[in-house]
Amino acid sequence: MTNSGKYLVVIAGPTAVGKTDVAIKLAKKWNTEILSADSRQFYNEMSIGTAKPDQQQLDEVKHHFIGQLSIHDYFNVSKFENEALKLLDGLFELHDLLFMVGGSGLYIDAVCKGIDDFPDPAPELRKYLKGIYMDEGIGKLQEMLLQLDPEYFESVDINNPNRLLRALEVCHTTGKKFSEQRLSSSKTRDFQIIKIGLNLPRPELFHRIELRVDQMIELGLVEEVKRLLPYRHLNALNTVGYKEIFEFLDSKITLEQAIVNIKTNTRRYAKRQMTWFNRTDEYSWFEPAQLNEITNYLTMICK
RNA sequence: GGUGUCGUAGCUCAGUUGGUAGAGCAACGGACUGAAAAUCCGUGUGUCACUGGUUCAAUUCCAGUCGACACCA
Repeated sequence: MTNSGKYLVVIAGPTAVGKTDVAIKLAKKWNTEILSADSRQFYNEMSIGTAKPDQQQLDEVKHHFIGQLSIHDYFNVSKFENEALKLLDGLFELHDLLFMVGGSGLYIDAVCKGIDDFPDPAPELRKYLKGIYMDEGIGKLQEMLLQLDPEYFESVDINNPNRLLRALEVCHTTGKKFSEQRLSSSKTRDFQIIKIGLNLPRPELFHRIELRVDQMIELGLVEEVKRLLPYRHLNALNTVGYKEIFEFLDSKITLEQAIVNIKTNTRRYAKRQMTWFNRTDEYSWFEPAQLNEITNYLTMICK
């Protein structure tokens, strides 16, 4: 079976730019479905703070990977790659064109280009390494990595605990050097990929971010976060919009300050997203209002 | 109205015994292969309120003006 005449249209862009609306309009036009590539909208318990499509929008177009996980589930890019590919394979039997919409650059790339295959780390190992980091600091991790994988030690961002922990985890799990297994080779897919980027002039984007954060508060973000307070240690909740409200609930800051912090951190997140998307020239960029231009562009390419 | 204190980066402030200035936060730029809305790295962006004076040299000393605050009337 081949999907050579099939198209996956990626719609990426910074948070709050308006991806959801554009994707729904396009998906209706093509009478097709949407895959979300948003590492936080996966979680069922997180809705307001992740600006998930609302029920009405979900009724308009069939969405996948929205709220299908619990914050208690363990999930990662690799699982996303596998599940998304499996899903795409099935959906391409029904549709010639599918949309994948989201702001998580790494997750989008995993579906489009694949990532190297590593065994899942044992949870105890991850806990053990984290413990070493907590007790003995980053210097110890650096020391360990230098021993196990000097090549990666040379190239890695040496002050980044997540990178060091990950490399050590792979070395221990596989008994081989991380650098030897990290091929960064690009897999090819049997479907065509079209990448569309949505962006706005920065002042406009920032304005939209402010409005959206205020709206989240009105919709009851504080209540949503309050319910999740017992699970604050979970990775899914280490997220803009949630961690700031946790601080407010701790009485460390006022609600006003928490709101200001969410806005600031969301702006910075948007900036990091753009840095990611800008490293390739594979995206064709549009403003969200250019629906006709996008439609024409897609029609032209998909002939 | 009088007296005093203050006016330095977008914000909060430090500092220069006279040689045009630096922290935190914000901002800006970047990295990124199983935590990615995560994590990490880099960059100081300035009429030192304004106008004069003294001086080789003033953001610093002096005078005046404006503004803020406090106290006294």
